[in-house]
Amino acid sequence: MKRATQNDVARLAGVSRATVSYVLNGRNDGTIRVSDETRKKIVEVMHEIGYRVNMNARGLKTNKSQLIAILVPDLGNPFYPLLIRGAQKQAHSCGYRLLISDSFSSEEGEREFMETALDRSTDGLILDSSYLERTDIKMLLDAGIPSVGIGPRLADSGIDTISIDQRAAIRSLLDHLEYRGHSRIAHLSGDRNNLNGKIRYEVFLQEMKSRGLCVDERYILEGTFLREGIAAKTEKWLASFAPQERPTAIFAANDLMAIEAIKAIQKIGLRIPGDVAVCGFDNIPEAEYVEPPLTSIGFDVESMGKAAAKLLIDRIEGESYDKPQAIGLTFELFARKST
Amino acid sequence: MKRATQNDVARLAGVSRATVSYVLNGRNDGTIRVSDETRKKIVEVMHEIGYRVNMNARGLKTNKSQLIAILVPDLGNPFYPLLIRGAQKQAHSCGYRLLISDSFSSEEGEREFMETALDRSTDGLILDSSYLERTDIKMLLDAGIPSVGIGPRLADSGIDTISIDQRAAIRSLLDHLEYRGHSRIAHLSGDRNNLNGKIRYEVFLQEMKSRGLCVDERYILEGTFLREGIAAKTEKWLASFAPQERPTAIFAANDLMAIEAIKAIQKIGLRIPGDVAVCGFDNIPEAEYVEPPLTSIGFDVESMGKAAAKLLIDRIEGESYDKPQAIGLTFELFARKST
DNA sequence: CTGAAAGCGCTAACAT
DNA sequence: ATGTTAGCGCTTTCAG
Repeated sequence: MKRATQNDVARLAGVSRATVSYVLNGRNDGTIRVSDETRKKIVEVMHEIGYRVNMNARGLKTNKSQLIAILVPDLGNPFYPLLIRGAQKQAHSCGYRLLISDSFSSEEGEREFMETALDRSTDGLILDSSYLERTDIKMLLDAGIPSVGIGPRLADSGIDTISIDQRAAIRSLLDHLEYRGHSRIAHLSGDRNNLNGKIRYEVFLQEMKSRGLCVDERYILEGTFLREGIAAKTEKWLASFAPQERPTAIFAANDLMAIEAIKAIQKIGLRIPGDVAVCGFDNIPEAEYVEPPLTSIGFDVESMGKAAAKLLIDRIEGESYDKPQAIGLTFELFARKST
Repeated sequence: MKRATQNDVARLAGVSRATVSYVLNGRNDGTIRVSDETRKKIVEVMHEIGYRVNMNARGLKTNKSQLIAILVPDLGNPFYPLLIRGAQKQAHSCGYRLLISDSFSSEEGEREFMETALDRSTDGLILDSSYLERTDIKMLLDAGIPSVGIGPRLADSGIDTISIDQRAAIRSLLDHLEYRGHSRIAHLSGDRNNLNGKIRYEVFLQEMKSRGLCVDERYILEGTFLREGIAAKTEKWLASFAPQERPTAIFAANDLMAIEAIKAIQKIGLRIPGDVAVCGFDNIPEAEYVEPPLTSIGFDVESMGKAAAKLLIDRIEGESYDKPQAIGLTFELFARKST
């Protein structure tokens, strides 16, 4: 059985197709233009025959899709599902749906995403990208597709961004460690080709220096933000230190790696936080459950997703294009047993 | 600047629109019908002017969308992002995109999802639903939208389902315990109003009986699948046994509860696995981190997502509609120190 | 091997 | 307050 169309509704209600469309969308001039009686009749028929609008047809006509596409680098990182959740709450309440893409941190994945976004007449994009350039953003803007960037990478390229103040966050983490008496603090970095990895690494160095704490080159262990291989790498790395020169604290660039580090430390028989304290970044749910619970920097990821979607929808539906904003989110230090 | 259309391509290449469409889609009768020279010229022009197909227009014409919608109950549960990842890998490689919806385990969320799926001419659905009924499924099937259910709930309602073979899994867990010399085996059940809770409970009873092992009523402790309150409950329960009648092993219906049980057992001074062995179900990441590491049943969630998408796409693109399958996924027993 | 043309369901300008 | 109608970009039948 074929789906009911506006034509069917019109015929059964004894009106024209235009009138049906008007009760669905109103009119651009704000007037109502449909009598209560007619409207009632039409709505009735719609329910009766189970009419549903065909978004393809509407999209073809209006060149809109009520679709927001989201690009994330790694769905396996609990951060992103939460971001998506928040975005979904906002989007759904405004009549938008979410097209989600995990790029697996690959440039190919990001390019594919861009093509999809264009093919599907996506109304707007939420991007956590590592590879897209200003020119890509410009192309989007030219095509009339507004975007919101997650993180600072694409600030000043013409779109809104929403990030957390990483310097302030890392500063508070180091305050916490220093207060606990640590001075030999190591950094398990993220992928330093990635902007966040780079920022966290560089801010760590700067902040250590400004505290007059030594940052031996050996105190830097380079990771990738991913779980894989971190435990083994950390184990080997720790074994390379004599006890008295071993770092007494490790600041991992994210919780995933911090948790792997914890495993490694325990495996070689050291105590946390007695021998080595560990802290992470992101405050993923798992941070609370590991043994010992992990100290981390967190912020309300769902709110971030919501805010991103809100910002985006305002752009999509807004008349004028105001100056792009770079919004900073406040963070929170979750001090737990691992330090 | 407006987007290029097939018309533009045709004009610039000096051919008709039909020919452009043919090089894009071939012809239904399988013939080629476009000379190599013409084809080359057309492809060239497409690149030159950056032509991209308009999915709305194509969808309107074909009543397809190359869109797969996925319904999950809780993106905060690490299981689902992995499932989605797997599904995405498969879907993208076949030219489909993913429309994702978190229902927050609410009926309203599931209903909203169904409407979206219809409005958007979704080609197929992957459903992890708690509320949808056979009538809903029937409606989808009537509308020509194939679906794949995650878990056994919608088996025999006309769609394919993909689940893990819980009976085989529990059997292997019991084999493992019996082999270790256990005969007084207790069950910390999940919520038995929940389908999984019920299945695990009933299969446990049946399998114990078929082994000739006694299942004293006192060996069943009812939980809810959630962490909350399990530790205290377990502690109290264990204290009610004289040492010689105490179960020597506990099979918890999920890892979350197993981990709480471990805490309780250790708290009252019993040894794991010496005095009481513990095993769980799900193999969540945390299972690896607790002390002692938890024996559990796990399976490859990404593969499950991949398999679901593959099954679905086969249905979407398949000619005939074969009998629905209920696929069981193979599991893996992760034997760790807790047993 | 290629072209002409109908029409998918909808919106919105214009006419009544 | 309601109706008429063009046309969005595409696929596909039919006719060269």
